[in-house]
Amino acid sequence: MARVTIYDVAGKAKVSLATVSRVLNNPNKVNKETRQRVEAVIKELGYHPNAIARGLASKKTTTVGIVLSDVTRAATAQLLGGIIDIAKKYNYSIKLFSMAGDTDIEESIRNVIAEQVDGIIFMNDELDDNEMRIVKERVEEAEIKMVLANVYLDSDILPSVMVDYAKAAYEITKELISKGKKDIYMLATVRKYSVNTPKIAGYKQAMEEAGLEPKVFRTSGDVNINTPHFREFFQGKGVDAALAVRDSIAVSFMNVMTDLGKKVPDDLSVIGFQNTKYALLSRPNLTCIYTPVYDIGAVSMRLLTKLMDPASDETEESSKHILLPYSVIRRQSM
Amino acid sequence: MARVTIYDVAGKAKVSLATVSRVLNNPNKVNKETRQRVEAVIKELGYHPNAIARGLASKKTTTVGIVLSDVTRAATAQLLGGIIDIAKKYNYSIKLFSMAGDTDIEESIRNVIAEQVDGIIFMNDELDDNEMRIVKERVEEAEIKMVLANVYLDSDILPSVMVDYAKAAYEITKELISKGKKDIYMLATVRKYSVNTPKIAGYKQAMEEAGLEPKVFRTSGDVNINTPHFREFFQGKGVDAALAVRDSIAVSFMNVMTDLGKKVPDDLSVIGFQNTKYALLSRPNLTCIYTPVYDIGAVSMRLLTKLMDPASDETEESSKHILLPYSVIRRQSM
DNA sequence: CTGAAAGCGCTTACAG
DNA sequence: CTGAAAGCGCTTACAG
Repeated sequence: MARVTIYDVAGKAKVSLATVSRVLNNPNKVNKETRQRVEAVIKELGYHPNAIARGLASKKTTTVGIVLSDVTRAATAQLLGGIIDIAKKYNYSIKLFSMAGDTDIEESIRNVIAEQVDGIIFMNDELDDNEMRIVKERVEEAEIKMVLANVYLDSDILPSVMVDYAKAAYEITKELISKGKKDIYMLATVRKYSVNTPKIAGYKQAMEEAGLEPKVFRTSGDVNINTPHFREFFQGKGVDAALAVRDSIAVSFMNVMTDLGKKVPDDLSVIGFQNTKYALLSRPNLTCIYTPVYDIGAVSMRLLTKLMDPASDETEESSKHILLPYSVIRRQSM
Repeated sequence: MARVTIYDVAGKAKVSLATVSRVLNNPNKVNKETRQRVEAVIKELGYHPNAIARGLASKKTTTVGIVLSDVTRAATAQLLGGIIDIAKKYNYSIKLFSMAGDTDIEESIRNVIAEQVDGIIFMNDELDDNEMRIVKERVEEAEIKMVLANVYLDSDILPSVMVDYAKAAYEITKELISKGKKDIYMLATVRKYSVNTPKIAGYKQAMEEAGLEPKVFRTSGDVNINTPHFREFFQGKGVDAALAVRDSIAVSFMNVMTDLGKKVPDDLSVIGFQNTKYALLSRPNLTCIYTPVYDIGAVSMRLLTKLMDPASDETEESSKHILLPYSVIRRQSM
């Protein structure tokens, strides 16, 4: 069965296609009776406007592009959840772009631009400053709005929604120190994610202020790899606290140290980031810094709709850099 | 800066736009020198064809729609991972549609059809048979190819990629029984997911064949809810084995029972499904049935590309229902 | 309030 | 091998 087009409904309702288009887009501009007649035909025929044709004619696709690196990270799913819910509310469609493994970033971002999205939520936090600059240039050249969701950048050159990871790490490290902890490790990943940069920075600052030596241990996020790695490195080593960039790394570390005879939290405090299910399923339960990742997604999408709305073009600069609150969820590992 | 169009490159390369279009789509049909000249201009101008215009003109968008219910489920991320990787390989774009909370399924599927996707990967496993029938009808009417990824349907009326969950559950339950277990529970969710239907069926069959009473306990996937729920129900109750529809539920149950004084695996065997990180991070490590969810995504996408390819339209019926192998990963909980 | 017409940026027979 | 022209299904000034 051929798809029903705007011509079909125009013909059947005995109006021009311009009128059909109007009842779809500016219903108040058309006479009530005509409108109802057209609406009836639309329903009868099960007409749904072809989004592609509409996009071409109006130069607006009501589609946003989501750029990510790795879908399987716990934070990615949460971010997507927030984005999807809000996009749905505002009737935006979502196109997914993965930059995983891409070497030519310029080409990658050009590809997403070629898809004619109205806006972009950028949540790939694996690019360096130079690559981010290229992305920014191409996007601005194409006059597409973009917001960074959970991506850390040194300067505020792009609208963004974030958590103050540096402050969170700084504060929790200070607290650890105030409890008398001295051998405090930062457990990070070998792979560079920009969201982890401020976590490490905050930790380092607190350590240095207290005259303690910052010790960053980098490993894999893969449990099968980090387990032996932890065991080998921390075997017999002095360590009385650890802050991990992710819950799952914290739990893995805690398990290994427990196997090695350490008592958590008496001998050793362990803290994670995000507050995922891992924290709840570990024994003892993991104390962690809750970061509202779902909300980062939702707020990013809301910010983006505002930026894309020509009416509210004067969005003040200050509201383009949103910092969401975090909190410490105190459980049993500290 | 205005976007560069096919006219710009045609003008600069001193050819017609038809020729430019050809070097893009059928490069071998154009003279080598002309082609190289055009290609040079394309590069110089940084031209990328407008995907929307192309979609309208060719009636092919090289876009697939992914229909899901809940992004935050562990399986969803894995499925998406597989889909994304293969889609990228075949140069397909991805549009994401969430049916979470939708009441009018017909309207929902019509919306995805209106977006002019060339094919659909359907991974929403929360619909009932009647709703699935509606989806099937609308999609076929629009002549769009669709494959079910990790969605269970009684009949083979739609191409699908699955794991034989019934067989897996049946076999592991038989094994439990052969080890002398009698009070074997199936831990399922209150919410109905079609992938869980065969798991429960396989479990029941094994129990009944052995003359044992099948006992299905339904709870929430939320740890904060299922923890007290497990505690209350299983307190003092006889149970020597449990099979859970998800790893995280298995781990939560194992934790509660351990707190209640049970020894795993001596007093109690616990088994999960999927083999997520939860299984590796639990103590004792969880024995589970590994289901290749990433592969289901990847294979679904590959199947879909075949179905969408008009050249290989004669895909035999048999190859449209793919069952991927599972395996039992034996760790410490059984 | 409504219609005729141009145009969005491409692809694709059809000629040559 | 290449070009002129029609057409994809809409939106949007412009008239009336």
